[in-house]
Amino acid sequence: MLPAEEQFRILADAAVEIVPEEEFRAKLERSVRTGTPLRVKLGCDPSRPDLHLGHAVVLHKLRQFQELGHQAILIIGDFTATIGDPSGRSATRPQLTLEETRQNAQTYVEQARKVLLPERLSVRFNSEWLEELRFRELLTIAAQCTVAQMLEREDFWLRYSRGEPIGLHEFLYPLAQAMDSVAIRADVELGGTDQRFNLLMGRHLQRFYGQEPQCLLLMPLLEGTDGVEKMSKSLGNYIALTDPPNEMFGKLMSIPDSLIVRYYRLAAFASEAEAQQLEQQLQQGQLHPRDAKAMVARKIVEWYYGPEAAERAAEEFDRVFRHRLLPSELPEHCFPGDVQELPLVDILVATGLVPSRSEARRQIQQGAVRVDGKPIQDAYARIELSDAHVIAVGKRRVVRIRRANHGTAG
RNA sequence: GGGCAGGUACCGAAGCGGUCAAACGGGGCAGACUGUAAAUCUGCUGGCGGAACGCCUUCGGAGGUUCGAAUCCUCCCCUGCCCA
Repeated sequence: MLPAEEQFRILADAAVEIVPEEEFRAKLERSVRTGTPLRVKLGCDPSRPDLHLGHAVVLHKLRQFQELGHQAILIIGDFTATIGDPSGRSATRPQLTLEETRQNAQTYVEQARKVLLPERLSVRFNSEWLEELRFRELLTIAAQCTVAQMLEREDFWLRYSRGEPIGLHEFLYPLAQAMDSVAIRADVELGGTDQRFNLLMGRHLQRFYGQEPQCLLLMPLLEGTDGVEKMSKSLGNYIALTDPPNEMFGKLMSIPDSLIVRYYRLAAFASEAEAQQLEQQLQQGQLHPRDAKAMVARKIVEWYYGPEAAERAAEEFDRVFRHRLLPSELPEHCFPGDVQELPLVDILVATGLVPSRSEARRQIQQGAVRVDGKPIQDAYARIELSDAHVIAVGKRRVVRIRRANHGTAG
C-alpha cells in the first residue's frame, strides 16, 4: 500500500471537495497502519440504464480507490429508483417498478465495468435492506431529520417556492440513500457535487446508528455536449459509454472549444499537469483547437475501445466531416425488386431518414436532401430504383438504397 | 371539508366564441458561415395531401350549449396557495 499522504494526493486529484478533509486523511492513515482497505461507496440510479461520460468521472475516481487497494462497493439503487431521485430535478421522477430497475441494473453494471476494475468490486442492491425496513424503523429514521432541513436542499426549496409539487416520498429519498451507507458501513462515499446533501445525510444516519461517519468525496459535474448544462440523459446532451467509437468521437468533436481542457481532465482522465500544458498550448496558439479536441476525443475513445478503434474513428470523422465524403460504411435499405421508381418523399419515410411525409417535404424544400450528392429541392421528385443511390438528409443521416434482385421481396 | 388560482403543442408561456394547428421564447431539425464545432444570420418545427385559408387529430377528462368552442355551461380528475 502506498503511504497515506501519497494516496491522498491521488484521490484528491480532480475532486471538488472532500468533507471533512482531515477525517479523510485520518481514515487513510489508519487504513495504511492496520492494512484494512477502506470501504468506498458509490450509489447509482438504475432508472436510466445508459451510463455516460459524466458518470465516468466518478467511476474513475472509484477505480483509483480500487487501484490503491481499497474496496469498491457499487450500490444499485433498485429500491430507491422506485422512489425516483429528485436530485437536481425540477420535477418528480417517474417511479419504476422493482422489475424494471433490476433489468436496467444488469446493463448498468456491465457498463460500469468498462471503467472499474473487476477485482475489489462488490455490487449490492439496496432493495436487500430497504425492502425489509419496517414502518416503525422508518419513523425512527425520518425523525432524524426535520422538514426545514429537507427544504434546505436547493432543488426541494426551488420547487417548493415555485409552488411545484413535491411528493412526501421524495423526502424519503435522501434517507433511503443514507441507509445504504449504514447498511454497508461505508468509510467514504463518492458522488457528484449535486449529491452533497444526500451524502451528508449518510453521515448523519451513520452517526445515529453508532457508526463512524463516512467521508464525502465530491467530483465535478461534467458539462454535456451543449457546453452549458450538466451531462444528463434527459437533456439529450450526453455521450454514452456504449456509444460506438465513431459516434463517441463525433459527439466529442461537437463540444464547444471552451470545454476541451475540462474534458481532457475529467473524461480522458488527464493529470493536472497535462491539463495545464494543454491549456497553455491552446492559449499560446501552439495548438489549433480542432487538433486539441481531436486529440482529447481520441484519448477518450481509446479508453473505451482501444487505440485502433480510436484511430479509425478519427479517420472516419475526417473523411465524413472534414472532407465531406461519404461514410465508409452506410446502412442499406432494400426495396422490393418489382418497384421501378418511388417518390423521393416515400423513400425518405421508408428508410426512416425522416418520420413523416410532411417532414420529408420540408427537408426537401429546405435543400437538406441530396441524392448521390446532388441536392434535390423538388418535393415531387421520383427516384429510379434500377441503380443503387445514396440518400442523405443533412450531414448525419445517410442511407444507401437499392432494389432487391429478381423480385425478392424485402 | 371550504375558498381561491391553475391544467395549452417537446418545454416554458400567450390566447379566452369564429380570421387557432394555436402568438412569443427555449429546444430540435435544416441552410449559410466555419475548424467538426461554438457564436451569428436564415428557414422549418402535428398528420394526411402533387395545389388549397382542403381534410383529420391536438389545447386535463367526459358530456352539453352553439351554425361554429382551446375559448361558454355541467360534472369529474390533477396541481398550488389560504382556511379548517
